[in-house]
Amino acid sequence: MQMGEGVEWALHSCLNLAWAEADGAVSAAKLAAIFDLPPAYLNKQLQALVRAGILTSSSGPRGGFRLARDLADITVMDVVAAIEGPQEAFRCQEILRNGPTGRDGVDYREHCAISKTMRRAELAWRRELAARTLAELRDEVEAASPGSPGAYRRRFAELK
Amino acid sequence: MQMGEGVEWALHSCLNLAWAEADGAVSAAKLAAIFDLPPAYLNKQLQALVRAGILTSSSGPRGGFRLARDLADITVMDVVAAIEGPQEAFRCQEILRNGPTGRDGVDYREHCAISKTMRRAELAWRRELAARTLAELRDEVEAASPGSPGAYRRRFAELK
DNA sequence: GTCCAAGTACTCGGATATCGCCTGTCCGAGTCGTCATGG
DNA sequence: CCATGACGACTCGGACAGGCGATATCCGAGTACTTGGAC
Repeated sequence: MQMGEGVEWALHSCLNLAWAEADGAVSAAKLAAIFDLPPAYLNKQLQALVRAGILTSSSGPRGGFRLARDLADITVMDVVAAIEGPQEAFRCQEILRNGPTGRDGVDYREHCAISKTMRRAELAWRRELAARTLAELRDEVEAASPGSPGAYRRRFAELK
Repeated sequence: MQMGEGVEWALHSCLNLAWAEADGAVSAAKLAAIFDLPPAYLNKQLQALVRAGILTSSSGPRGGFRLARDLADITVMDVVAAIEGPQEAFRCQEILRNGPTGRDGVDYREHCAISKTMRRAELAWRRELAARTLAELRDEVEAASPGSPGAYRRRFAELK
């Protein structure tokens, strides 16, 4: 069970977009160059964020990606769901239905003790991620390393 | 990010083994027949449980699998780790190292705010699963449907 | 009747294919800036 | 000097390959039971 690496890229890119906000849209190529990522593939991930309403995109020169809303209104869970999809990690196949106690018309996702346990754990995971906004992440980074925003903006300017 | 279906099979099989405990070892073929699962593939998953010390196995006629310890000493997390492996779902690639603020000698798994957030969430997930023993699951099932143990044992006898 | 030994059926365990998803790349449609040209 | 139109460069977006892990299967090694025969 492994999470796609696009999640990490997307989260970092969102913070970068916030720091570069005043300078207008940022292309996928520049965002990729910052961390030495494959540009076309990062583009693909950012497209998912656009579909999820987290970013907006514009084509042509001076085009690129831009935050669709304030960082305070974006949770880590939003980004994870945008990249990984909304489905749960544990998918109950309801194999109990085939067992000796199986009955039709019973929703084993709700009644199977195993399924309930897995769902509860996953809910705890989702709750942690949903409780954390990107604004909090940004503030945490800036508190630990106040020079970060400037450093990233300078690097973006170099890539101009 | 999807969990292998072997996890569900393994958990149900452990409960079945507990109910059939007095009747001796149970072969992978019988355990698979209960839920209409591919026998050879279920066997592969059970092998992982053996390697993890959750089950013991014996070959030959009257052979099969058996619980290595009491259900109260097996957590759901144990089974998940045995099937899925011990590595975390989120793997920090430390892409910050390539950025303008990157430094050698820094462990970004510990210092990156994003990595810390993901790890915290995953820890909450693991904690939920580790807090739940298979004995609790068994008791929950038996409370909701007291006929289950007998039904499974009868089915196992039929498959003799 | 009892003991023994060979044969047989059954089981796990690992080696071997197949499939789908994650990863990665490429090209086309659209857009904006630029520059030459004419008034 | 200014307006205008065509050109060109740049960007996203989706269509198109490659690789790796999950899924599924098969066969060999080992074991315990069975069965036949000898004593």
